[in-house]
Amino acid sequence: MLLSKSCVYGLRASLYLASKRDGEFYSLKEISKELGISFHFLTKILQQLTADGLMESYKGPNGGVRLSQKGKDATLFDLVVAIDGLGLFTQCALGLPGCGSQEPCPLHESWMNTRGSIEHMLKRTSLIGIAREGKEKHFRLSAEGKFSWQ
Amino acid sequence: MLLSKSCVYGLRASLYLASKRDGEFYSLKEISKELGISFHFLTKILQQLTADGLMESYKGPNGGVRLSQKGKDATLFDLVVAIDGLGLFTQCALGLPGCGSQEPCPLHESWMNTRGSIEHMLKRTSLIGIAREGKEKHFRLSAEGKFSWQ
DNA sequence: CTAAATTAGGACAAACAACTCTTAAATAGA
DNA sequence: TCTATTTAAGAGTTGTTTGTCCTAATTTAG
Ligand code: FES
Ligand code: FES
Repeated sequence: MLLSKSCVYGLRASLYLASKRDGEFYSLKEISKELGISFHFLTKILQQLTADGLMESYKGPNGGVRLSQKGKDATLFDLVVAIDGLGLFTQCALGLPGCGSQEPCPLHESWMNTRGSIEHMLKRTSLIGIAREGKEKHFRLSAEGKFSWQ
Repeated sequence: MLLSKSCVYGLRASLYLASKRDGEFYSLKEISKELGISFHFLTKILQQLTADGLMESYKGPNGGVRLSQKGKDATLFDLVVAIDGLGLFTQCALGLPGCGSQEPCPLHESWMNTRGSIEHMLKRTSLIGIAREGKEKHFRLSAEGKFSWQ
């Protein structure tokens, strides 16, 4: 798969938060239940996003997580990089060390284009924007239609 | 990474064969040494390609593998599918089951485009063509410049 | 016929990704 | 203050990918 499972779960949880009331905290228990993601696993992933400054968390009853300002301004690219790192956008398609035009592999030119189109797609898509569109058009965010944008 | 290691090794070995004398068998020992790939691991991968009809093998002294006619006609897409399967070209970007326009996820439209550009790039690139170009322009096929297109 | 070279194929081991469980720390409310 | 609720953090488990090893089967050459 293009993105790791951690990354996909992080994206889905971020879309969830972006579609909810701004500034409010939502508990991981609720998010994991609605999206059908393992609670403990999701915890780890959102801890990463919190550490990265894309989310804020609050402990205790009525606690939870919410998007920070940085998170609200983020594109999908920012989220993907926060979890999967830059590998997808820097590595050689043939796995050779140091992808670059100094000593390209046979796929370099084609891959640079394709890689660029992936990167561009993620960079032009804002989290907030895609969440709004998803809410409007009732796109799905979980298997089995568990989640319904409220 | 976009492609699995198995897939990348298979591609590199295929490029190797495509750049060599047509119809001749080259031993896995030689290929693995020149490309810096584990001999036994490469064996497994090329067995897959042989089973898939993209290569032909011959046992015994002076034995080895070579591209079949199907292999010589193949595009990178054919090779990728033979090893990694169709997953990359059929699965939902958010990992939801049954990617399709009936019940799209928020990324569906964007991902269909991007996925299409990956697919198109692989389909328009023929193995033989890219091998010829690589040989002409002395592109690299291994780390550390072990391999030099002879 | 025999020995060496080679692919085929299975069992195994190591590394990594994905997932689970337990305990600690913070917070709210009774 | 005490208890329940929640995130934080780390250890542990499972499963998949990657890589290794050993034994067969096939073929060539002497
Ligand atoms: S060197 Fe291989 S893709 Fe750039
Ligand atoms: S349904 Fe998610 S990409 Fe098609």
